[in-house]
Amino acid sequence: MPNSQISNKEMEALRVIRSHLMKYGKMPSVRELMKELNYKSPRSAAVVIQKLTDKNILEKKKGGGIRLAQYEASEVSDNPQEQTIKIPLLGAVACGLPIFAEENIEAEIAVSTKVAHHPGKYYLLKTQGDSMNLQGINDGDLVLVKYQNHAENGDMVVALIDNEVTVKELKINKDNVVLLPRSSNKLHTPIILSRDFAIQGVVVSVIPM
Amino acid sequence: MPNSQISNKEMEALRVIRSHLMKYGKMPSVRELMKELNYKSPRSAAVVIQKLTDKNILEKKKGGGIRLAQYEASEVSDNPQEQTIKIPLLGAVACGLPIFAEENIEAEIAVSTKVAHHPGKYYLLKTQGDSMNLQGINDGDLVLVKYQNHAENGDMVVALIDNEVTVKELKINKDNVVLLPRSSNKLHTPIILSRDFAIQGVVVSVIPM
DNA sequence: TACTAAGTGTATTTTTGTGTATGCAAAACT
DNA sequence: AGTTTTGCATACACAAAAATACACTTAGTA
Repeated sequence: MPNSQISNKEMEALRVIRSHLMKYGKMPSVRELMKELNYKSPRSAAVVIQKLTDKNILEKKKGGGIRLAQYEASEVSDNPQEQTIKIPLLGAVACGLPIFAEENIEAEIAVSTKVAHHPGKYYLLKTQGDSMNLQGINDGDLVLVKYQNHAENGDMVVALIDNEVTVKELKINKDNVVLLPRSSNKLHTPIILSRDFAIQGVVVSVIPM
Repeated sequence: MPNSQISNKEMEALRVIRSHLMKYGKMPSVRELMKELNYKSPRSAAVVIQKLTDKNILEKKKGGGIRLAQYEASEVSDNPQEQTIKIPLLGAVACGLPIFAEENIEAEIAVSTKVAHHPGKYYLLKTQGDSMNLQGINDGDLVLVKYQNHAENGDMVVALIDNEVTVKELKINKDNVVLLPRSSNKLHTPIILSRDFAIQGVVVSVIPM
């Protein structure tokens, strides 16, 4: 149980894995990791993964569906004064499920408490598409979302529409609510909703990828 | 500690090692160092490395996996596919000019993206004086600076004061901000500034010359 | 069924650090 | 002078680690 030191190669692998996680929202396969580390045999990547699991930095997925390893956010803190908390990175947010259900959590990522303040539930989402590129959110970026069911006029909110997660700007009118895209792509149109609908959170911060 | 003198050869080796580190983001192997120093036997390079480790300038890799010599903490990286990125070396940073104005750029130096990661503008500065020698920055050293206008307590920042560029440690108080020298030379005194003043960047890495 | 993609086992090759012996020139002795 | 010592650089070799090639098993899918 003495968590031995991690070598350079393992560090590098960890970074690649994390980068892959953020890009695609899931663990790389052994062969994907092989390519991203410029290895020529899958065994090489498997060995690194094995060592990392031996050191309890990665852990194997439970039997059910996939048999991938899952990243555990044990991050080395850069500044001693900087404190971090672990924020879950949610994959595809399933419709009916409670949003923090374990099946949704792809990874846990350390975020500074200066960004994610203590009282409040937060999660990270990987965005898709260009519907908010005028607000600095581009395809693949991560957004840090504070989980709450209410929001105010002008907030960037996460909403669940037709089983899909969308990030839009909230505009509250007298009789209805509109979700506005902020995009240079004119194909995106506002979405008009009834007065009460499920807001899944408010975007607090954008992490460009 | 009997930190004895470093010879010319060792200095040259150190320079090559640092250059390699900047270019590729990792320590050269013994045989790589051999080639870069025009040696014809790996043993020659190994001896130099050995001497440098004896003098606590390099340090060996901790047990377990590899037995490479490792240079001081090299920093984070994200994308493995990108190798180097050109960082401008700024001469005298003129006051009014935009900091990246072409007139300022003396040269462009390739730096590994593992040191200067992608999101973010960087520049290199040649330092003068001894006002930060307790932090390992000596006269003539290069500092790699990330360009940003905000900084946190304790950061080593680049600031423009009275038309001069200074590198100091930032201390944020309630009503003011102090730039602290970290020098054995008592002639350097703190500089007290108003709450908001122009920060030109934060020192990310020091390249001794 | 056949096919594909996944993780993993085994054997082999390449890389890497380092030990030992040798040569060689300059310096330091007798 | 001649001799020895010292400091490097070289060549070669070796063990361990890392990476590779190849093949096999398993699970999911059409």
